[in-house]
Amino acid sequence: MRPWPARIPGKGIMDKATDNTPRVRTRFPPSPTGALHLGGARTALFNWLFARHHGGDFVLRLEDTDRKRSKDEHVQGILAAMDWLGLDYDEGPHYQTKRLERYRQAIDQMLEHGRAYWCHCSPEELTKKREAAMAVGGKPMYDGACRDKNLGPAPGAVVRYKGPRSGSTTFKDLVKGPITFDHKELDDLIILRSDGWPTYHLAVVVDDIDMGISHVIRGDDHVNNTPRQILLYQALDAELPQFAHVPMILGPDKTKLSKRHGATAVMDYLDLGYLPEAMINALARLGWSHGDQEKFSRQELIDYFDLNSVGRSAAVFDTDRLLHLNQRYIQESDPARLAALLPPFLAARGITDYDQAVLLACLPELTPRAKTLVELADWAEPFLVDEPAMDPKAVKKFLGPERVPVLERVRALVEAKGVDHPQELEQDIKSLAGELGVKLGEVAQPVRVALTGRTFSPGIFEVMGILGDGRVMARLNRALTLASK
RNA sequence: GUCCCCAUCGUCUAGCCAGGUCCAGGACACCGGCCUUUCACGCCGGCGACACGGGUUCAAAUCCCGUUGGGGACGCCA
Repeated sequence: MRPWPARIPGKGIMDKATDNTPRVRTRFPPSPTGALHLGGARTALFNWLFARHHGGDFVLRLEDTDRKRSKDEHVQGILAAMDWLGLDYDEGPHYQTKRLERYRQAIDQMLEHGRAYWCHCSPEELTKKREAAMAVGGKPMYDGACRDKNLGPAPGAVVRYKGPRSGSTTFKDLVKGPITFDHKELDDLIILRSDGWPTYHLAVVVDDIDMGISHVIRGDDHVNNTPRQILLYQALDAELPQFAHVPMILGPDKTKLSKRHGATAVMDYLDLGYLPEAMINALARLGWSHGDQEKFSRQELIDYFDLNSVGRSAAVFDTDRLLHLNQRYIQESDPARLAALLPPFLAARGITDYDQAVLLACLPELTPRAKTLVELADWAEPFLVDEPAMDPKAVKKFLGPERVPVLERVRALVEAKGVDHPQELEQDIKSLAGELGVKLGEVAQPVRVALTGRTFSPGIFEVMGILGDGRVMARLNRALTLASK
Protein backbone atom coordinates (compact mmCIF):
# COMPACT_ATOMS: atom_id res chain seq x y z
CA MET A 1 0.00 0.00 0.00
CA ARG A 2 1.45 3.28 -1.03
CA PRO A 3 1.44 6.03 1.54
CA TRP A 4 0.31 8.47 -1.13
CA PRO A 5 -2.54 8.26 -3.61
CA ALA A 6 -1.71 6.62 -6.90
CA ARG A 7 -3.00 9.56 -8.78
CA ILE A 8 -3.42 13.17 -7.82
CA PRO A 9 -5.06 15.31 -10.48
CA GLY A 10 -3.13 18.29 -11.70
CA LYS A 11 -3.44 21.87 -10.65
CA GLY A 12 -6.94 23.20 -10.65
CA ILE A 13 -8.57 19.99 -11.71
CA MET A 14 -9.74 18.89 -8.33
CA ASP A 15 -11.77 20.95 -5.93
CA LYS A 16 -9.25 21.92 -3.26
CA ALA A 17 -11.89 21.93 -0.56
CA THR A 18 -12.38 18.19 -0.92
CA ASP A 19 -8.72 17.41 -1.34
CA ASN A 20 -7.07 16.95 2.00
CA THR A 21 -4.19 14.91 0.64
CA PRO A 22 -1.01 16.92 0.84
CA ARG A 23 0.19 17.92 -2.58
CA VAL A 24 3.20 16.06 -3.87
CA ARG A 25 6.18 18.38 -3.91
CA THR A 26 9.71 17.20 -4.63
CA ARG A 27 12.89 19.15 -4.92
CA PHE A 28 16.34 18.91 -6.38
CA PRO A 29 18.92 20.78 -4.29
CA PRO A 30 22.29 20.75 -6.04
CA SER A 31 25.23 22.51 -4.52
CA PRO A 32 26.87 24.84 -7.06
CA THR A 33 30.35 23.64 -6.29
CA GLY A 34 30.79 21.79 -9.56
CA ALA A 35 29.07 20.67 -12.73
CA LEU A 36 25.88 18.62 -12.67
CA HIS A 37 27.11 15.05 -12.73
CA LEU A 38 25.32 11.87 -13.71
CA GLY A 39 24.29 10.93 -10.20
CA GLY A 40 22.83 14.35 -9.55
CA ALA A 41 21.07 14.32 -12.89
CA ARG A 42 19.43 11.03 -12.12
CA THR A 43 18.33 12.26 -8.71
CA ALA A 44 16.87 15.31 -10.42
CA LEU A 45 15.16 13.11 -13.00
CA PHE A 46 13.59 10.84 -10.38
CA ASN A 47 12.31 13.81 -8.42
CA TRP A 48 10.99 15.37 -11.60
CA LEU A 49 9.32 12.16 -12.73
CA PHE A 50 7.78 11.58 -9.34
CA ALA A 51 6.33 15.07 -9.25
CA ARG A 52 5.08 14.90 -12.82
CA HIS A 53 3.60 11.45 -12.31
CA HIS A 54 1.60 12.68 -9.36
CA GLY A 55 0.73 16.02 -10.88
CA GLY A 56 2.72 17.73 -8.14
CA ASP A 57 5.45 20.34 -8.08
CA PHE A 58 9.14 20.10 -8.71
CA VAL A 59 11.26 22.69 -6.91
CA LEU A 60 14.82 23.67 -7.74
CA ARG A 61 17.00 24.98 -4.96
CA LEU A 62 20.66 25.93 -5.01
CA GLU A 63 22.40 24.99 -1.79
CA ASP A 64 25.10 27.59 -1.83
CA THR A 65 25.90 28.00 1.84
CA ASP A 66 29.44 26.84 1.25
CA ARG A 67 30.67 30.34 0.51
CA LYS A 68 34.13 29.19 -0.42
CA ARG A 69 33.27 26.68 -3.09
CA SER A 70 30.00 27.91 -4.52
CA LYS A 71 30.49 29.58 -7.89
CA ASP A 72 28.09 31.38 -10.14
CA GLU A 73 29.51 29.65 -13.19
CA HIS A 74 28.42 26.37 -11.62
CA VAL A 75 24.86 27.53 -11.09
CA GLN A 76 24.79 28.58 -14.73
CA GLY A 77 26.14 25.19 -15.72
CA ILE A 78 23.60 23.35 -13.62
CA LEU A 79 20.76 25.43 -15.01
CA ALA A 80 21.96 24.74 -18.55
CA ALA A 81 22.15 21.02 -17.88
CA MET A 82 18.63 20.96 -16.43
CA ASP A 83 17.46 22.79 -19.49
CA TRP A 84 19.24 20.43 -21.87
CA LEU A 85 17.63 17.45 -20.16
CA GLY A 86 14.26 19.14 -20.25
CA LEU A 87 13.79 19.00 -16.49
CA ASP A 88 11.64 22.04 -15.95
CA TYR A 89 10.80 23.22 -12.45
CA ASP A 90 7.67 24.78 -11.10
CA GLU A 91 9.45 26.78 -8.47
CA GLY A 92 12.87 28.27 -8.05
CA PRO A 93 15.67 28.35 -8.30
CA HIS A 94 15.68 29.26 -4.64
CA TYR A 95 19.01 30.27 -3.16
CA GLN A 96 19.91 29.41 0.40
CA THR A 97 22.15 32.44 0.64
CA LYS A 98 19.02 34.56 0.43
CA ARG A 99 17.41 32.84 3.37
CA LEU A 100 20.00 33.51 6.03
CA GLU A 101 17.57 35.35 8.33
CA ARG A 102 15.19 32.44 8.34
CA TYR A 103 17.94 29.97 9.29
CA ARG A 104 19.08 32.19 12.13
CA GLN A 105 15.56 32.45 13.35
CA ALA A 106 15.24 28.66 13.35
CA ILE A 107 18.51 28.33 15.22
CA ASP A 108 17.40 30.92 17.79
CA GLN A 109 14.21 28.97 18.25
CA MET A 110 16.16 25.84 19.00
CA LEU A 111 18.48 27.69 21.33
CA GLU A 112 15.54 29.12 23.24
CA HIS A 113 13.94 25.72 23.62
CA GLY A 114 17.18 24.23 24.87
CA ARG A 115 17.45 22.06 21.79
CA ALA A 116 20.75 23.56 20.75
CA TYR A 117 23.79 25.00 22.46
CA TRP A 118 26.89 27.06 21.81
CA CYS A 119 30.13 25.18 21.45
CA HIS A 120 33.55 26.75 21.77
CA CYS A 121 35.68 23.79 20.72
CA SER A 122 38.22 24.70 18.07
CA PRO A 123 38.45 22.85 14.77
CA GLU A 124 41.93 21.73 15.75
CA GLU A 125 40.76 20.13 18.97
CA LEU A 126 37.94 18.40 17.14
CA THR A 127 40.21 17.00 14.48
CA LYS A 128 42.50 15.71 17.16
CA LYS A 129 39.64 13.99 18.99
CA ARG A 130 38.34 12.54 15.75
CA GLU A 131 41.69 11.02 14.89
CA ALA A 132 42.07 9.68 18.37
CA ALA A 133 38.68 8.00 18.20
CA MET A 134 39.49 6.46 14.83
CA ALA A 135 42.78 5.18 16.12
CA VAL A 136 41.08 3.26 18.90
CA GLY A 137 38.64 1.83 16.40
CA GLY A 138 35.66 3.91 17.38
CA LYS A 139 33.34 6.10 15.40
CA PRO A 140 34.70 9.63 15.32
CA MET A 141 31.95 11.53 17.07
CA TYR A 142 31.81 14.82 18.93
CA ASP A 143 32.13 14.05 22.62
CA GLY A 144 29.71 16.74 23.78
CA ALA A 145 32.34 18.71 25.67
CA CYS A 146 30.31 21.93 25.59
CA ARG A 147 26.90 20.30 25.74
CA ASP A 148 26.15 21.23 29.31
CA LYS A 149 28.37 24.27 29.74
CA ASN A 150 25.66 26.78 28.95
CA LEU A 151 28.01 28.83 26.86
CA GLY A 152 27.02 31.90 24.88
CA PRO A 153 28.09 33.26 21.53
CA ALA A 154 31.76 34.09 21.08
CA PRO A 155 34.15 34.61 18.22
CA GLY A 156 34.80 31.27 16.57
CA ALA A 157 31.92 29.58 18.37
CA VAL A 158 29.38 27.37 16.65
CA VAL A 159 25.90 26.18 17.57
CA ARG A 160 25.24 22.50 17.92
CA TYR A 161 21.99 20.60 17.97
CA LYS A 162 21.45 18.94 21.35
CA GLY A 163 20.47 15.43 20.43
CA PRO A 164 19.01 12.61 22.50
CA ARG A 165 21.54 10.34 24.16
CA SER A 166 19.39 7.25 24.10
CA GLY A 167 16.63 5.69 22.11
CA SER A 168 16.49 5.28 18.35
CA THR A 169 14.92 6.69 15.22
CA THR A 170 13.26 4.60 12.57
CA PHE A 171 11.97 5.78 9.25
CA LYS A 172 10.32 3.95 6.41
CA ASP A 173 12.38 4.51 3.34
CA LEU A 174 10.21 4.33 0.25
CA VAL A 175 12.91 2.44 -1.60
CA LYS A 176 14.75 0.49 1.06
CA GLY A 177 12.11 -0.16 3.67
CA PRO A 178 12.42 0.53 7.39
CA ILE A 179 15.80 1.71 8.62
CA THR A 180 16.69 2.20 12.25
CA PHE A 181 19.50 4.16 13.84
CA ASP A 182 20.46 4.08 17.46
CA HIS A 183 20.80 7.59 18.89
CA LYS A 184 24.08 6.51 20.40
CA GLU A 185 25.46 6.50 16.86
CA LEU A 186 24.60 10.15 16.43
CA ASP A 187 26.56 13.07 17.80
CA ASP A 188 25.59 16.70 18.27
CA LEU A 189 25.98 18.12 14.83
CA ILE A 190 26.86 21.72 14.13
CA ILE A 191 23.97 23.70 12.77
CA LEU A 192 25.57 27.15 12.74
CA ARG A 193 29.12 27.60 11.57
CA SER A 194 31.51 30.05 13.11
CA ASP A 195 31.26 32.15 9.96
CA GLY A 196 27.59 32.75 10.69
CA TRP A 197 26.23 30.50 7.96
CA PRO A 198 24.08 27.49 8.73
CA THR A 199 25.31 24.04 7.84
CA TYR A 200 23.73 21.75 5.31
CA HIS A 201 21.69 19.78 7.82
CA LEU A 202 19.98 22.81 9.27
CA ALA A 203 19.42 24.59 5.99
CA VAL A 204 18.08 21.57 4.16
CA VAL A 205 15.58 20.83 6.89
CA VAL A 206 14.38 24.40 7.27
CA ASP A 207 14.04 24.72 3.50
CA ASP A 208 12.18 21.48 3.06
CA ILE A 209 9.80 22.53 5.84
CA ASP A 210 9.25 26.01 4.43
CA MET A 211 8.92 24.82 0.87
CA GLY A 212 6.38 22.18 1.80
CA ILE A 213 8.39 19.30 0.41
CA SER A 214 6.39 16.09 0.70
CA HIS A 215 8.95 13.61 -0.61
CA VAL A 216 12.69 13.78 -0.25
CA ILE A 217 14.18 11.63 -2.98
CA ARG A 218 17.94 11.65 -2.89
CA GLY A 219 21.09 9.57 -3.17
CA ASP A 220 21.94 6.65 -1.02
CA ASP A 221 24.80 8.55 0.52
CA HIS A 222 22.24 10.48 2.55
CA VAL A 223 20.73 7.60 4.51
CA ASN A 224 23.01 8.28 7.43
CA ASN A 225 21.91 11.90 7.41
CA THR A 226 18.25 11.07 7.56
CA PRO A 227 17.91 10.22 11.26
CA ARG A 228 19.81 13.40 12.17
CA GLN A 229 17.53 15.44 9.98
CA ILE A 230 14.42 13.77 11.34
CA LEU A 231 15.57 14.82 14.79
CA LEU A 232 15.96 18.36 13.49
CA TYR A 233 12.42 18.35 12.09
CA GLN A 234 11.25 17.34 15.53
CA ALA A 235 13.34 19.99 17.22
CA LEU A 236 11.64 22.48 14.96
CA ASP A 237 8.22 20.98 15.68
CA ALA A 238 7.66 20.30 12.00
CA GLU A 239 5.99 17.45 10.16
CA LEU A 240 8.16 14.90 8.43
CA PRO A 241 8.29 14.38 4.70
CA GLN A 242 8.63 10.89 3.25
CA PHE A 243 12.13 9.74 2.40
CA ALA A 244 13.34 7.69 -0.54
CA HIS A 245 16.99 6.90 -1.07
CA VAL A 246 18.00 5.79 -4.50
CA PRO A 247 21.12 3.70 -4.95
CA MET A 248 24.40 5.17 -6.01
CA ILE A 249 25.75 5.24 -9.51
CA LEU A 250 29.11 3.55 -9.73
CA GLY A 251 32.00 3.73 -12.16
CA PRO A 252 33.18 0.63 -14.05
CA ASP A 253 35.37 -0.20 -11.07
CA LYS A 254 32.30 -0.26 -8.86
CA THR A 255 33.27 2.70 -6.73
CA LYS A 256 31.29 5.88 -6.41
CA LEU A 257 31.28 7.66 -9.75
CA SER A 258 33.77 10.50 -9.80
CA LYS A 259 35.83 12.61 -12.18
CA ARG A 260 38.48 10.00 -12.49
CA HIS A 261 35.96 7.80 -14.29
CA GLY A 262 36.05 10.10 -17.30
CA ALA A 263 32.97 11.87 -18.59
CA THR A 264 30.79 12.24 -15.53
CA ALA A 265 29.27 15.66 -16.09
CA VAL A 266 25.98 15.69 -17.91
CA MET A 267 27.14 18.36 -20.30
CA ASP A 268 30.15 16.30 -21.31
CA TYR A 269 27.68 14.15 -23.16
CA LEU A 270 26.26 17.04 -25.13
CA ASP A 271 29.75 17.64 -26.50
CA LEU A 272 30.21 13.94 -27.15
CA GLY A 273 27.20 14.03 -29.46
CA TYR A 274 24.48 12.53 -27.35
CA LEU A 275 20.82 13.41 -27.56
CA PRO A 276 19.14 14.46 -24.30
CA GLU A 277 16.39 11.88 -24.68
CA ALA A 278 19.02 9.13 -24.83
CA MET A 279 20.58 10.46 -21.65
CA ILE A 280 17.21 10.67 -19.93
CA ASN A 281 16.33 7.15 -21.00
CA ALA A 282 19.67 5.76 -19.86
CA LEU A 283 19.49 7.55 -16.53
CA ALA A 284 15.92 6.41 -15.94
CA ARG A 285 16.79 2.78 -16.56
CA LEU A 286 19.68 2.97 -14.13
CA GLY A 287 18.10 1.66 -11.00
CA TRP A 288 14.55 1.84 -12.20
CA SER A 289 12.73 -0.55 -14.50
CA HIS A 290 9.35 -1.26 -15.96
CA GLY A 291 9.29 -4.95 -16.82
CA ASP A 292 11.46 -5.67 -19.82
CA GLN A 293 10.93 -2.34 -21.54
CA GLU A 294 14.18 -0.61 -22.44
CA LYS A 295 13.14 2.41 -24.42
CA PHE A 296 10.73 5.00 -23.08
CA SER A 297 9.30 8.23 -24.33
CA ARG A 298 9.23 11.08 -21.86
CA GLN A 299 5.51 10.61 -21.39
CA GLU A 300 5.88 6.88 -20.79
CA LEU A 301 8.48 7.63 -18.14
CA ILE A 302 6.04 9.98 -16.43
CA ASP A 303 3.18 7.51 -16.70
CA TYR A 304 5.11 4.50 -15.44
CA PHE A 305 7.49 5.94 -12.90
CA ASP A 306 7.06 4.85 -9.32
CA LEU A 307 9.38 4.41 -6.37
CA ASN A 308 8.36 0.79 -5.90
CA SER A 309 10.19 -0.12 -9.07
CA VAL A 310 13.41 1.54 -8.03
CA GLY A 311 16.03 -1.06 -7.24
CA ARG A 312 17.95 -1.20 -3.98
CA SER A 313 21.43 -1.94 -5.21
CA ALA A 314 24.02 0.36 -6.72
CA ALA A 315 24.49 0.31 -10.46
CA VAL A 316 27.42 0.80 -12.80
CA PHE A 317 26.89 3.44 -15.44
CA ASP A 318 27.28 1.59 -18.72
CA THR A 319 28.26 3.89 -21.56
CA ASP A 320 27.66 1.14 -24.10
CA ARG A 321 24.00 1.14 -23.28
CA LEU A 322 23.85 4.93 -23.54
CA LEU A 323 25.57 4.69 -26.91
CA HIS A 324 23.10 2.11 -28.15
CA LEU A 325 20.14 4.16 -26.98
CA ASN A 326 21.61 7.23 -28.62
CA GLN A 327 21.94 5.38 -31.89
CA ARG A 328 18.31 4.35 -31.76
CA TYR A 329 17.16 7.87 -31.00
CA ILE A 330 19.29 9.23 -33.82
CA GLN A 331 17.78 6.69 -36.18
CA GLU A 332 14.30 7.86 -35.50
CA SER A 333 15.08 11.55 -35.32
CA ASP A 334 13.67 13.97 -37.81
CA PRO A 335 16.42 15.01 -40.27
CA ALA A 336 15.51 18.66 -39.82
CA ARG A 337 16.18 18.44 -36.10
CA LEU A 338 19.44 16.61 -36.61
CA ALA A 339 20.49 19.20 -39.18
CA ALA A 340 19.82 21.89 -36.61
CA LEU A 341 21.92 20.10 -33.99
CA LEU A 342 24.83 19.36 -36.30
CA PRO A 343 26.53 22.74 -36.95
CA PRO A 344 28.80 22.66 -33.86
CA PHE A 345 29.94 19.15 -34.71
CA LEU A 346 30.49 20.09 -38.33
CA ALA A 347 32.34 23.22 -37.31
CA ALA A 348 34.63 21.09 -35.18
CA ARG A 349 35.72 19.48 -38.45
CA GLY A 350 36.13 22.83 -40.14
CA ILE A 351 32.88 22.64 -42.05
CA THR A 352 31.02 25.90 -41.67
CA ASP A 353 29.85 26.63 -45.20
CA TYR A 354 27.78 23.88 -46.74
CA ASP A 355 24.63 23.15 -48.68
CA GLN A 356 21.78 22.67 -46.25
CA ALA A 357 19.74 20.81 -48.86
CA VAL A 358 22.51 18.28 -49.35
CA LEU A 359 22.78 17.77 -45.60
CA LEU A 360 19.06 17.15 -45.35
CA ALA A 361 19.21 14.77 -48.28
CA CYS A 362 22.05 12.63 -46.99
CA LEU A 363 20.87 12.41 -43.38
CA PRO A 364 18.41 9.54 -43.94
CA GLU A 365 21.25 7.48 -45.38
CA LEU A 366 23.55 8.37 -42.51
CA THR A 367 21.43 7.91 -39.41
CA PRO A 368 21.52 4.09 -39.43
CA ARG A 369 25.29 4.34 -39.40
CA ALA A 370 25.94 6.90 -36.68
CA LYS A 371 25.80 6.35 -32.94
CA THR A 372 26.51 9.96 -32.00
CA LEU A 373 26.30 13.38 -33.57
CA VAL A 374 30.08 13.34 -33.75
CA GLU A 375 29.93 10.25 -35.92
CA LEU A 376 27.08 11.69 -37.91
CA ALA A 377 29.18 14.73 -38.74
CA ASP A 378 31.96 12.43 -39.83
CA TRP A 379 29.66 10.52 -42.17
CA ALA A 380 28.29 13.74 -43.57
CA GLU A 381 31.63 15.31 -44.34
CA PRO A 382 32.15 13.78 -47.83
CA PHE A 383 28.76 15.11 -48.86
CA LEU A 384 29.30 18.63 -47.63
CA VAL A 385 32.80 19.54 -48.76
CA ASP A 386 33.81 20.24 -52.33
CA GLU A 387 36.72 17.89 -52.40
CA PRO A 388 36.51 15.15 -49.79
CA ALA A 389 39.76 14.06 -48.24
CA MET A 390 41.03 10.92 -49.93
CA ASP A 391 42.02 8.09 -47.64
CA PRO A 392 45.50 7.05 -48.85
CA LYS A 393 44.85 3.37 -48.20
CA ALA A 394 41.61 3.50 -50.13
CA VAL A 395 43.29 5.26 -53.03
CA LYS A 396 46.08 2.73 -53.08
CA LYS A 397 43.69 -0.16 -53.16
CA PHE A 398 40.95 1.12 -55.45
CA LEU A 399 42.31 3.96 -57.52
CA GLY A 400 45.30 2.43 -59.25
CA PRO A 401 45.91 2.68 -63.04
CA GLU A 402 44.12 -0.65 -63.55
CA ARG A 403 40.88 1.01 -62.46
CA VAL A 404 40.94 3.59 -65.19
CA PRO A 405 38.93 1.59 -67.74
CA VAL A 406 36.16 0.83 -65.27
CA LEU A 407 35.96 4.40 -64.05
CA GLU A 408 35.83 5.67 -67.61
CA ARG A 409 32.93 3.38 -68.39
CA VAL A 410 31.10 4.59 -65.31
CA ARG A 411 31.80 8.18 -66.18
CA ALA A 412 30.41 7.58 -69.67
CA LEU A 413 27.26 6.11 -68.17
CA VAL A 414 26.78 9.02 -65.79
CA GLU A 415 27.46 11.48 -68.56
CA ALA A 416 24.91 9.82 -70.80
CA LYS A 417 22.10 9.25 -68.33
CA GLY A 418 22.71 11.47 -65.32
CA VAL A 419 22.17 10.39 -61.73
CA ASP A 420 18.56 11.36 -61.29
CA HIS A 421 17.34 7.82 -61.78
CA PRO A 422 19.48 5.71 -59.45
CA GLN A 423 17.58 2.53 -60.21
CA GLU A 424 18.29 2.71 -63.92
CA LEU A 425 21.88 3.60 -63.25
CA GLU A 426 22.15 0.64 -60.95
CA GLN A 427 20.90 -1.67 -63.68
CA ASP A 428 23.34 -0.21 -66.16
CA ILE A 429 26.27 -0.60 -63.85
CA LYS A 430 25.29 -4.14 -62.98
CA SER A 431 25.22 -4.92 -66.69
CA LEU A 432 28.57 -3.27 -67.00
CA ALA A 433 29.99 -5.52 -64.32
CA GLY A 434 28.47 -8.51 -66.09
CA GLU A 435 29.97 -7.41 -69.37
CA LEU A 436 33.38 -7.02 -67.81
CA GLY A 437 33.00 -10.35 -66.08
CA VAL A 438 33.62 -8.95 -62.61
CA LYS A 439 31.60 -8.74 -59.44
CA LEU A 440 29.68 -5.58 -58.75
CA GLY A 441 32.04 -4.78 -55.93
CA GLU A 442 34.90 -4.42 -58.40
CA VAL A 443 33.04 -1.53 -59.92
CA ALA A 444 31.38 -0.14 -56.83
CA GLN A 445 34.43 0.18 -54.61
CA PRO A 446 36.52 2.32 -57.01
CA VAL A 447 33.47 4.48 -57.59
CA ARG A 448 32.86 4.75 -53.85
CA VAL A 449 36.38 5.90 -53.19
CA ALA A 450 36.16 8.30 -56.10
CA LEU A 451 32.97 9.83 -54.75
CA THR A 452 33.66 9.87 -51.01
CA GLY A 453 37.36 9.29 -50.56
CA ARG A 454 36.63 6.33 -48.31
CA THR A 455 35.96 2.62 -48.66
CA PHE A 456 32.73 2.81 -46.75
CA SER A 457 29.67 4.89 -47.42
CA PRO A 458 25.97 4.55 -48.08
CA GLY A 459 25.10 2.72 -51.31
CA ILE A 460 26.86 4.40 -54.22
CA PHE A 461 23.68 4.97 -56.17
CA GLU A 462 22.18 6.78 -53.24
CA VAL A 463 25.39 8.74 -52.89
CA MET A 464 25.22 9.73 -56.56
CA GLY A 465 21.63 10.80 -56.27
CA ILE A 466 22.42 13.02 -53.30
CA LEU A 467 25.54 14.51 -54.86
CA GLY A 468 23.96 15.24 -58.23
CA ASP A 469 25.43 15.15 -61.76
CA GLY A 470 27.87 17.98 -61.39
CA ARG A 471 29.58 16.81 -58.24
CA VAL A 472 29.60 13.20 -59.36
CA MET A 473 31.27 14.08 -62.65
CA ALA A 474 33.78 16.31 -60.93
CA ARG A 475 34.73 13.62 -58.44
CA LEU A 476 34.92 10.94 -61.10
CA ASN A 477 37.25 13.12 -63.12
CA ARG A 478 39.35 13.88 -60.10
CA ALA A 479 39.64 10.18 -59.35
CA LEU A 480 40.54 9.42 -62.93
CA THR A 481 43.35 11.93 -62.77
CA LEU A 482 44.53 10.36 -59.56
CA ALA A 483 44.32 6.82 -60.97
CA SER A 484 46.08 7.66 -64.22
CA LYS A 485 49.40 8.63 -62.73
C1' G B 1 37.61 0.71 12.90
C1' U B 2 32.17 1.93 13.89
C1' C B 3 27.36 2.41 11.83
C1' C B 4 24.05 1.93 7.58
C1' C B 5 22.91 -0.28 2.97
C1' C B 6 23.38 -3.91 -0.90
C1' A B 7 24.11 -8.99 -3.28
C1' U B 8 20.45 -12.73 -10.43
C1' C B 9 24.73 -13.36 -16.94
C1' G B 10 30.96 -8.93 -17.99
C1' U B 11 27.10 -4.61 -17.54
C1' C B 12 21.76 -2.75 -16.88
C1' U B 13 17.89 -5.65 -15.24
C1' A B 14 12.82 -9.05 -15.04
C1' G B 15 11.39 -12.56 -11.52
C1' C B 16 11.57 -11.94 -5.06
C1' C B 17 6.98 -8.43 -1.34
C1' A B 18 1.75 -12.50 -2.26
C1' G B 19 7.46 -19.85 -2.53
C1' G B 20 5.88 -24.22 -7.38
C1' U B 21 4.30 -22.05 -14.31
C1' C B 22 12.44 -20.41 -13.68
C1' C B 23 17.37 -26.70 -15.33
C1' A B 24 15.89 -18.27 -14.48
C1' G B 25 13.44 -14.01 -19.16
C1' G B 26 14.95 -9.31 -21.73
C1' A B 27 18.62 -5.62 -23.14
C1' C B 28 23.85 -3.85 -23.97
C1' A B 29 28.57 -5.79 -25.08
C1' C B 30 30.94 -10.07 -27.28
C1' C B 31 31.04 -14.41 -30.92
C1' G B 32 28.87 -16.88 -35.35
C1' G B 33 25.52 -16.71 -39.55
C1' C B 34 21.99 -14.43 -43.02
C1' C B 35 21.15 -10.05 -46.03
C1' U B 36 24.68 -7.31 -49.19
C1' U B 37 28.30 -2.97 -54.06
C1' U B 38 31.45 -1.21 -48.92
C1' C B 39 30.23 0.24 -43.94
C1' A B 40 26.16 0.18 -41.19
C1' C B 41 20.94 -1.03 -40.22
C1' G B 42 17.94 -5.33 -39.89
C1' C B 43 17.09 -10.58 -39.00
C1' C B 44 18.61 -15.50 -36.91
C1' G B 45 21.63 -18.14 -33.51
C1' G B 46 25.44 -18.65 -29.56
C1' C B 47 28.15 -17.55 -25.00
C1' G B 48 26.76 -16.17 -20.16
C1' A B 49 24.07 -15.40 -13.61
C1' C B 50 20.36 -16.88 -8.79
C1' A B 51 27.90 -15.12 -3.93
C1' C B 52 28.48 -19.16 -0.11
C1' G B 53 26.54 -22.06 4.08
C1' G B 54 22.67 -23.43 7.11
C1' G B 55 17.41 -23.42 8.18
C1' U B 56 11.80 -23.31 7.17
C1' U B 57 8.85 -26.08 3.45
C1' C B 58 6.25 -31.49 -0.13
C1' A B 59 8.75 -27.37 -2.92
C1' A B 60 13.33 -21.50 -2.34
C1' A B 61 16.33 -17.14 -7.04
C1' U B 62 12.02 -16.07 -4.05
C1' C B 63 11.07 -16.57 3.38
C1' C B 64 14.68 -16.68 7.98
C1' C B 65 19.76 -16.80 10.09
C1' G B 66 24.88 -16.64 9.40
C1' U B 67 29.35 -16.04 6.43
C1' U B 68 31.81 -13.72 2.62
C1' G B 69 32.08 -9.88 -0.72
C1' G B 70 30.94 -4.92 -2.26
C1' G B 71 29.35 0.04 -1.49
C1' G B 72 28.23 4.30 1.46
C1' A B 73 28.57 7.42 5.79
C1' C B 74 31.41 8.95 9.79
C1' G B 75 33.45 17.53 8.01
C1' C B 76 32.47 24.51 10.89
C1' C B 77 31.09 19.89 2.30
C1' A B 78 26.56 19.12 0.45
